[in-house]
Amino acid sequence: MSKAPNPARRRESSRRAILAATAELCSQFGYGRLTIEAIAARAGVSKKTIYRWWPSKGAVALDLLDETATVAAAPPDTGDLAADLHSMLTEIIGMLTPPHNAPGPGVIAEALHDPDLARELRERLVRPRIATFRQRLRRAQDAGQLHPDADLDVALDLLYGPLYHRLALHLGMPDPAYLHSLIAHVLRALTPPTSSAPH
Amino acid sequence: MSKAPNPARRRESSRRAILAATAELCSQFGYGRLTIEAIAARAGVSKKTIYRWWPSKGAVALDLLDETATVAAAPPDTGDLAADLHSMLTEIIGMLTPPHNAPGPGVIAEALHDPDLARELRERLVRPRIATFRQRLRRAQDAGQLHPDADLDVALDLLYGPLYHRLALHLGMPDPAYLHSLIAHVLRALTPPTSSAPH
Amino acid sequence: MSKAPNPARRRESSRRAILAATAELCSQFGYGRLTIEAIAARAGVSKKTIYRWWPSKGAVALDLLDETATVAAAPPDTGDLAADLHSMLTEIIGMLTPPHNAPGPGVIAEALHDPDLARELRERLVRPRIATFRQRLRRAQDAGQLHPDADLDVALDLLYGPLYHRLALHLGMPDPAYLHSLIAHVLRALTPPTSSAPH
Amino acid sequence: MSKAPNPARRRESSRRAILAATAELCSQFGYGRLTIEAIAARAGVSKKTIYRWWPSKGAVALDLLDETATVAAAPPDTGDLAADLHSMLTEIIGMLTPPHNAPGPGVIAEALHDPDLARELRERLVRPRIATFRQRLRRAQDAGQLHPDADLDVALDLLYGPLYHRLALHLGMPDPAYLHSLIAHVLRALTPPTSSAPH
DNA sequence: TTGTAAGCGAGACGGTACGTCCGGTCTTCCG
DNA sequence: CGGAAGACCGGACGTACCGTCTCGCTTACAA
Repeated sequence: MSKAPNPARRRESSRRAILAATAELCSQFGYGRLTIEAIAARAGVSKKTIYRWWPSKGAVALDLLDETATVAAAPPDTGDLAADLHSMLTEIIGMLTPPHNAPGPGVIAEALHDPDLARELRERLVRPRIATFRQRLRRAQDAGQLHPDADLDVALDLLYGPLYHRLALHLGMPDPAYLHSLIAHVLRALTPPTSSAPH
Repeated sequence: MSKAPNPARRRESSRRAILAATAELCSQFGYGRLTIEAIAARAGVSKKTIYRWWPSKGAVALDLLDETATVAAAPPDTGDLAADLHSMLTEIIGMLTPPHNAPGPGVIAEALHDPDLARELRERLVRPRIATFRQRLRRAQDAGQLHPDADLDVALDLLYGPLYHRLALHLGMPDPAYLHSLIAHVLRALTPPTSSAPH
Repeated sequence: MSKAPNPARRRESSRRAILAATAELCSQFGYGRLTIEAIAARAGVSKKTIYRWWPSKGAVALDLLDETATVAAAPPDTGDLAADLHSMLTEIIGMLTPPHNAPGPGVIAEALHDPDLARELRERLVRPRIATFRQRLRRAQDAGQLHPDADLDVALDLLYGPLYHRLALHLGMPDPAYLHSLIAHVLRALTPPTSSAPH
Repeated sequence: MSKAPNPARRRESSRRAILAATAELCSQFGYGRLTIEAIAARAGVSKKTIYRWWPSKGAVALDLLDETATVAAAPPDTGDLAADLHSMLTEIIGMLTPPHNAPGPGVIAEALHDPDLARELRERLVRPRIATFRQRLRRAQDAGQLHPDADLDVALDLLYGPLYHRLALHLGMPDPAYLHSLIAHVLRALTPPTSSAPH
């Protein structure tokens, strides 16, 4: 039987060193060349220590991503729905097209093989953002800006989907203009048809 | 200088054996456990022969995918735009959630790291299907079923994007009902607003 | 920079398993068919472990030879110089024409290409035996059995040389009679000329 | 059944190109790095052509050695036995310590594993020289310069042996002075003891 | 004089082993 | 007694040569 390590005894300095080493190696050589061995060496840490607290390098990178990410706290509500969506999408775009060699795409790639990692990714990174998203959309719906029957799950797929699509095919993330067009189209799909008769 | 091998001398039987072995191993153990070494052994082929004709296991899997895929020849045009989109999307969904352990997602994961593979993937698998797609949409546009200013690139992103989105996060491919809803929303975004009562 | 492994942490059981496997494979298939890969497999050891401690298969075989060899401790001194030389040469002959497929000739062949291995061979196997040899000859010289000006280096060449000569050309090691004649000739070359006045 | 190739149809230009390429590669990279593939490439020749006429790279090198070697025709007889032996030994020393990276030692090393090559080596390179050697010694014996019972086989071993001995252990070939001493010792072993005071 | 059968270049092929890299586990010893 | 250090087994990597095997093409002997 494998004894679970006692988190209370975990040495914080090692944890930080490992994440820092991961970040450095990742930005230096890319996620593809990232290695548990290299992380251990760079962090001055035993491989065992890494394996004790993380199941895979993807999990380490996910932790790194989590710490790095802007805390997506409250749903921004400037009153302008399109602008709010724009800013929320832009945060994700930032994670998927980082300065260079960021861990984001690597973690996604690994999650394709690794259901556990995929679950962690959903629970810890994606879910809170989705919640924020849905909250904002619902508020718009309540305000009559969206069709009352509009499917918010579909809205999510329509807005986030293109990012993954373009990521997977190396098509480049949408520039602001394109993103604007994207949002406009989606909003048109969700807008009550009667909105066209103003007077 | 690396000399390029002469394709004329390529032995077709080896090529087929390699693709067959790849298919078997992939469906048996999954793309993740796929190995050049195992392919060579199973195909009764020297590793060198694989490396001579493919740069990576992803490239082999891509070839396999390419051969396996239904030839997406002419744009289906039953007159019912939604139905046509539905059938085109279903083909892709089939490639991304195959019977079991199909190479599709694996190749996409690998393409995230490997720009060359991503390019091949785009050129050989994706492009022809996109062409078909766009052709069908344009015809609908010409027929006045879509808004004349509708951005067809956006339409592509909106329709394909959700598949990649759900794939990346292990959310499961859309079932037919959901897909129907998705298409309905997108079409609403593209439909001329005045289509109902112009005057 | 390659870090040198720490010998204190070396696992003795692996070392012994490797040497044992080498011996078995060598006697079974001959030094020529000996392979690092096969040694590792037979010893139940990772190839890395072999490469960590030995630079080449020749070095492994040399270690084996070293352990196997009779410890050539004190110079035998029965009073009969010819007999002592005979027994010392016989030990070497044993190493060069072992029961079957012994590593001796293989190591020598490899040493012809590999200066490092040749040095090890000289230092660890040959040197102590030469020392013993020279010691015995010097004692004979002191006792007036040899010419006081006799060159002991030449004596070494004359006595050992024929073994390598015959080994290189597959002429078979000298049988005892021939060896006897050889020694007699060499001793005649080293004997004081005045020994011919018996009365 | 493998049909023996017809030597009459052999293309001389290929044969020469192969030997030339072997010589160049050998002197450039050493016998150890010599490769059938490299020879074929450098000679502008198909590998098959090499395998058609030679069983191994050692055999090619042996041919090269044979062509290169000075024809050891008649036994030199200047009247001075020691000087004649000296010159004969010097020829061999030249083959074993060539300018640099000569094939000599490599062929000998390979012959240690390969009985066929060893036989060829003996028959074609060594035998004629031994014959010359023995002829010269016998003439000296007939002239009363050597003991009538002296064993000429032993003499051969004593004179050639040291060269192989020193070659095998990377001790460097004898310099002229040492060689002189060697010969003097051997001759002393072979000289009639009564040569000083016959009556 | 013209087949036609060999030698030939080119080089793809099935193999075997190489030496390296990294994943995960296990052991030793230090603080 | 937790953790650094790192040796260890396992297994895949991509490469280098081996010796065999078609391919077309010349080249010289025989019909």
